[in-house]
Amino acid sequence: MSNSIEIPFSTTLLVRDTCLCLHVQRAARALARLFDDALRPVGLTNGQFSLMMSLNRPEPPPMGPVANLLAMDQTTLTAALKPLQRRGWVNVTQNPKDKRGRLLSLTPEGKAVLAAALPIWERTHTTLEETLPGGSGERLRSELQALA
Amino acid sequence: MSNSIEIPFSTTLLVRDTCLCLHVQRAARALARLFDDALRPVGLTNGQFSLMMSLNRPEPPPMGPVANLLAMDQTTLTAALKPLQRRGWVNVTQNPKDKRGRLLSLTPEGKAVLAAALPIWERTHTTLEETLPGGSGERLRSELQALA
DNA sequence: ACTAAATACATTGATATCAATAGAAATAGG
DNA sequence: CCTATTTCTATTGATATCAATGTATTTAGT
Repeated sequence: MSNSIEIPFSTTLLVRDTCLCLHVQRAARALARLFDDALRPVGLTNGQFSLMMSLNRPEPPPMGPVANLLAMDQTTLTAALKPLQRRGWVNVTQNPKDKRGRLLSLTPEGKAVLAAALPIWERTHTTLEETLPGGSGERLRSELQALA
Repeated sequence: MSNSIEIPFSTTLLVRDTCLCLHVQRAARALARLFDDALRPVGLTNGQFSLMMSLNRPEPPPMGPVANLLAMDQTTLTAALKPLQRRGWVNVTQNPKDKRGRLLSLTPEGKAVLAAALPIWERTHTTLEETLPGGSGERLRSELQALA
């Protein structure tokens, strides 16, 4: 009578070494820490930087397209906006053309923070790409795009 | 008098299209949803699956090496273990050889859950790799490894 | 052996993430 | 025009993530 369901250790090693989801989550955590550390002096996390940068448009976008761009749940976006609104960096206003919707825009203070963050992003990203084998940055981007 | 600090829209597009951190976060969210959906019938998230799989070893590992393997903060691991302990799937015991440390192990129930999850992972992962252009899975893994 | 430094975890507080659900407004079908 | 459906967003609850900090234990230096 086989009384316990054992997965062989070799299977564990196989999953650990091949799981794309795990590999991506690991890289996501590592890169988040890298950019969070770099952006800390201006008070932004990597996610807040990406979100605010995506709001720097000629016309204030509604929430749906922004959530899609960032590949995040709409409820996550609602939550992510809260601290940025509280600090006065982002405005959330009702869309006059569709009263269900909101329009997202940067305040002047938000634009200033983003402008301060931009050179940090540039330095950090350049350094990061230099650590990658030649040309693999572009390939990596296209493969990641295919996953999202 | 230039009274507002404006980042050109073209810069926004550049950052959006080139930022490796953003690309990885997007892919991480998308893959997390994919595996979370697939694993939901057995009550695991992608992160819980990876964590429990990493505990399926001949000898119960301490927390530090597991956190490193998953490239996560040690405090994150502490928190992630909580729901798994509560469900009786993981045991956290004191390391008799170093009383500061803990040893992590799967319970028989935990092993059973993991065994039920394994075929789901296999199906999901196979399908995922099939959507990628030939051979790019392996290259992607090695590039992600370089990032983490 | 004693003390200082380093190591291994836990706790707290803030933000991030998503599922489930609910509300309000717009749209479609009649 | 009226109703059913769809769309857009907010709220709640659970887990995930990390910085800052604290505690206990071990190790290193003397």
